[in-house]
Amino acid sequence: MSSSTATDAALASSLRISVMRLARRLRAERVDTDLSISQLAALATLNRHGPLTPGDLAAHEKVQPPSMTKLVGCLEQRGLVSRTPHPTDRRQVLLAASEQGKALLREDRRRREAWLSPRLHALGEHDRAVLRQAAEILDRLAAS
Amino acid sequence: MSSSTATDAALASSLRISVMRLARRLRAERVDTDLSISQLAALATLNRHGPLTPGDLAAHEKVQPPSMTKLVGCLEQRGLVSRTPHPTDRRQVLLAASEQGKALLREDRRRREAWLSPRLHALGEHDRAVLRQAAEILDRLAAS
DNA sequence: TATTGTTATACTCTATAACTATA
DNA sequence: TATAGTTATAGAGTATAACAATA
Repeated sequence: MSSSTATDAALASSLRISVMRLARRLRAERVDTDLSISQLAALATLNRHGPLTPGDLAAHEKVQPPSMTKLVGCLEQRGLVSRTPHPTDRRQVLLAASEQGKALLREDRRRREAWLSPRLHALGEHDRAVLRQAAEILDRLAAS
Repeated sequence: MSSSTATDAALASSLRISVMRLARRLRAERVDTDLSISQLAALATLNRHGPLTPGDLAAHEKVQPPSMTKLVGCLEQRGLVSRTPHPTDRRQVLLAASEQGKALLREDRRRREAWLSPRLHALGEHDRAVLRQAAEILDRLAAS
């Protein structure tokens, strides 16, 4: 028997609050890399999923195409993203993270996780194990 | 022996990404209550922590005092927050969630969790148990 | 005619700086 | 003189609507 709907609601409540709270804290802790969260997220998506059209990237990042145009413009201007013509459709373009973009991503991750890592290290091993599993589950939730 | 720093870093990476991703998703899924995330968060804080001065509320919500002034102005205009003079210092004021504010908070939570609850219900009991523990741990992290 | 991407424009949220009232 | 709160103003970030190029 699975848990009751009431229990799901209670979990939904506490989980939502905790996730939003930690997200805000992480956002606040990000160091000065003069890239926004969204720019870094888009760059990371390009790094992970390979070349994408602006439209696909916008869909993946859940923003509107004009927002992605502006966002990608900043990334391109900094040499973090490359732009190549689509092989068969001249309306489209393919965006990809440049080597510089990938390097920045690594460095930025390292710096942004400087807040989180020591706090995880201070937890007990049991709590860390829970979070390792939770990270994967949260990802599935976000993707669903 | 606790885990290595390298393992903490890997967990920090995946956890940060998952949390930020789910937070964005939850934000995107919120229904039309014409209150912003920050307004709801401030209202929830007043509801939870009782009467607070604008300054204390701003500190708690990690925003600057002028931002809180504007934010609270909206809440007050809608009758969601009450404002009473500070008993001993006439410069200060005390903010509190009104009954209407508390009711809206309940209703808003219910509606915003309508996205999350069924997805939690679709998970296995093991995953839910992990998330119950994780929610508490994430809260501790955010508060640290 | 439909689709991809961009430009033009406006709105929301938050910040810093300057100001008012009180301590 | 310092502090609490507000007002004035500006800067990100994202959205919708209108447009250009291509399918």
